[in-house]
Amino acid sequence: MNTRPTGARERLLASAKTLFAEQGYERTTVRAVAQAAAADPALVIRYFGSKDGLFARAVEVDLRFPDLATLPREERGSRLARHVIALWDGPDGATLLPMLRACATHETAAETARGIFAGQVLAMVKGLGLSDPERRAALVASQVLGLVFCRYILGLPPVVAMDADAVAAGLGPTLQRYLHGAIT
Amino acid sequence: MNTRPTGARERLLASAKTLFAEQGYERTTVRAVAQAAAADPALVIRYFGSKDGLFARAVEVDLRFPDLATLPREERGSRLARHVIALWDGPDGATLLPMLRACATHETAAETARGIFAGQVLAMVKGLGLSDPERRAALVASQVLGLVFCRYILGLPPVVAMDADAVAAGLGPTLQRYLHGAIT
DNA sequence: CAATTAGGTCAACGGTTGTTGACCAAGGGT
DNA sequence: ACCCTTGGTCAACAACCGTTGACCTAATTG
Repeated sequence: MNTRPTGARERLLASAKTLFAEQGYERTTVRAVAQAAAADPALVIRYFGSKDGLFARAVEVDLRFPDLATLPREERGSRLARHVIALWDGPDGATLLPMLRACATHETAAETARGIFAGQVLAMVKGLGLSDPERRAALVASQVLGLVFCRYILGLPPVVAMDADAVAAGLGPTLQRYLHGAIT
Repeated sequence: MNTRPTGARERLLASAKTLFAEQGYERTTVRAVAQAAAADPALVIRYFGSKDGLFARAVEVDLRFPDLATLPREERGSRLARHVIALWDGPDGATLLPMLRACATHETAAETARGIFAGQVLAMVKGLGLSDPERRAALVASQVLGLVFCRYILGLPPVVAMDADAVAAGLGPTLQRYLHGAIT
């Protein structure tokens, strides 16, 4: 008979991802998340323990790198570039954005990002069996995150205007050299 | 006879730069800035109008690009790379950091950054008289900001570990291609 | 049928925030 | 001597924050 008030937990998580992505950690209030989810602020604490707990749940993420080792060596750079924008332009981008935003001001988020770098980016590079994997992974991360930062956070018009082909043409050779070229 | 209480304005601005750089915009409170400057919180509003006004004053910035046109063409990429880390490792970095941090969560800061891109980065690239200046400037910005983000905000260990020579060796050829190579 | 529990509501708490306005001290110009 | 500007202090405001605990309701379980 009632307006079956259920599923608030999932709605809270969805609202949290959206708001954290749009406003970052500090400006996103527990009350705003609750209101967007048509739920009570107290439920956030009930289900996630604290605002930090909510955030931690909202930014669990998987970069889903393709297995570059199975590709022809010379295609890996542009393949990686295309994967990056496909990932960020797709639905996963909504959960990647809040983390990147939060990294700028929230040390625990930055630590999470360092963990992702060590666990996924570095692991991918090491999987290719290259020399200097740390250095190469660092360069790859710097170019990839720079593109993402300029495109999705800063919103630099010429970066936003680039389509997948343009990104592959621009970043492909760079990533190719970071993976397989001379870097010292 | 008194402890001559003067010069609070300059001390407030200096403290603001430091705190904004360390904690970002939202977590830096007016009271904390005042306390660090051994001044009264009310003076912030008196002198700068509001917290936003204080921030705006704290992030006025000049990228101080060298005149690449006077250099041999093939040296420009690595020269630019060296300039970037010299700038950010130097004292100017303390005023650049808060802006970059704030860009992630503060739209007005992002807009300021877009203005700097259009006014300084794009202008520098256009000064070289190249084709596709917007695209080239966009690529340069993505690589430079990515390095800065990974090194000073994320603190990725392999990126932090790089010295000026390593950065020049890694990013130099990339920036060289973004400036003078084929990018389509 | 009784009792427990999960899911959700409500009002309030203590603390912190940005901002305001009234007040005070010194010192130079007329 | 008077005034008035400059530079600074102080206490307080209203609003908003994250968090808490008491309470209600409906469904499930024994």
